[in-house]
Amino acid sequence: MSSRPAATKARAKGANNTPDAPSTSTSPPAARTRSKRGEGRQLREEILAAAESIVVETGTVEKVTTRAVAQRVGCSSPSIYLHFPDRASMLFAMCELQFSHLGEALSNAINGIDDPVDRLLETGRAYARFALDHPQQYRTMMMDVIAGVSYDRTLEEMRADLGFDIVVQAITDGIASGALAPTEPLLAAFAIWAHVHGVVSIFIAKPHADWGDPADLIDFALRQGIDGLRSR
Amino acid sequence: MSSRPAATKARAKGANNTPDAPSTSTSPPAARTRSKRGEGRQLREEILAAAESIVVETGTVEKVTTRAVAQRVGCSSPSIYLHFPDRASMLFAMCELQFSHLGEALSNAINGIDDPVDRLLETGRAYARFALDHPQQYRTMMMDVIAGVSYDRTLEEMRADLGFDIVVQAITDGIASGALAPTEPLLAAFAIWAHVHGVVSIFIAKPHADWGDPADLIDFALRQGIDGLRSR
DNA sequence: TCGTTGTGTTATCAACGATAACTTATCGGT
DNA sequence: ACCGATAAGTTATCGTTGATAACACAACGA
Repeated sequence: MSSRPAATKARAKGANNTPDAPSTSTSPPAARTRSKRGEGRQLREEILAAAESIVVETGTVEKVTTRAVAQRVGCSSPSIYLHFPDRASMLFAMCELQFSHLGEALSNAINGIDDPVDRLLETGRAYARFALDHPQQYRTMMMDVIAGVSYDRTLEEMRADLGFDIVVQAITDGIASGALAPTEPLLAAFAIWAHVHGVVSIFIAKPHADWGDPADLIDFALRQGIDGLRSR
Repeated sequence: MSSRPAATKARAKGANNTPDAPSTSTSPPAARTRSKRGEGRQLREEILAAAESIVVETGTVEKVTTRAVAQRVGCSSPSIYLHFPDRASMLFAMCELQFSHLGEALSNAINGIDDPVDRLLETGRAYARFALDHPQQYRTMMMDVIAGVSYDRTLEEMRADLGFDIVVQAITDGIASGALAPTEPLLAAFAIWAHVHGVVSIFIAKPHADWGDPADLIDFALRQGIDGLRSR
């Protein structure tokens, strides 16, 4: 005899058949009141917030299941498909949000800094701070593969979202002022970005390798990178 | 009525109930002859080879399911558990193998190179070549999260496997010869490693961002990094 | 008043990781 | 030549997952 819910019709209105029910009974069902007409987008945002909180708490995107998100939000799991075509799209939407947060953090970081080299340094520090303060979000944005694809972006999108042009401009200014040796600014910007990304992604992906204080490593790497661009 | 296989006993010896059978009928069952006594480890290697080939072909570790591996090897999926406690351990064993391959590639790369700075450059190039020639393996080793954890390694293990000491030695030699400015060699080695890792991991994780020829980027980054360590 | 549409829900599926229980081949000892 | 032990597997089955089809209901406009 199958222990399954009896299938076809043996289910009247109020029966306590909760098919997707929280199996582990952790945390209450978190009831949600249905959105009014025209406010369906509300659920979308709640889903993204729940997804992010689950990645942060569990430390892995694998645990962000449609059921876990639905339970936290207080809706049924198929409701997620009203707003996202599949689980990957949901997570990629979360990544998009994170990219815009990172962009804001970077443009805030250089407010009022005139010296191009200082601007370079501060942008790099702010980038690293974001990554290390939001390691799971950063990992999802930059490293994870979801349903066979990573959250891919074109060069143009990167330049727009990542405040990449801030770095390019700082390098261009540095070359103009004579502090930096002439090079292709976009290339140099990529190299500096890759350097910071490399450091933080190692810290995030290999937490057991004890390299010391991340901030020191970041500063060392940034100074080394900038020195490598200097006029001599 | 459940459409499930009827459960308890309605199954005689030769019935064509193939529970784990290849659902999509892609590729034949790939029969395998049982190992002789004492040669059980053979299957372990076949499993690892199959796992690697699936990552490479599908481009994602998610597709390396126990069933897919078993089908390719020609055994049943529970047989995998004779050699690995779980799926993550299987994939981590694959990572371990890759780390040793990378280590070999690096020590081969510097054969007969005397100049420390050239050694630094060639090690970096060899590292990048390995990563870009085996992007899926590199991704699995360095970026992916499997069952909630990444393939984590201690600093000591890294130094041993990654040929990290090659880099440290090259920097120490460079400082001694006066080519490089005095710094902490381990710190500088980390920074250079992180730089190369940053470049290749961006290329692997964001393939749609067209940055141009990877080799050029790598060379630019390496030269910039090394210049940043030079005496001035 | 009623039907259309937005906002959901319940029931169900095939594929997945994992385990329990069973089978079969090889070996050393007699 | 036989046998019992054990290495090397297999079959059946479970609970969970992503996804879909079919249904439910409330709010708005004609």
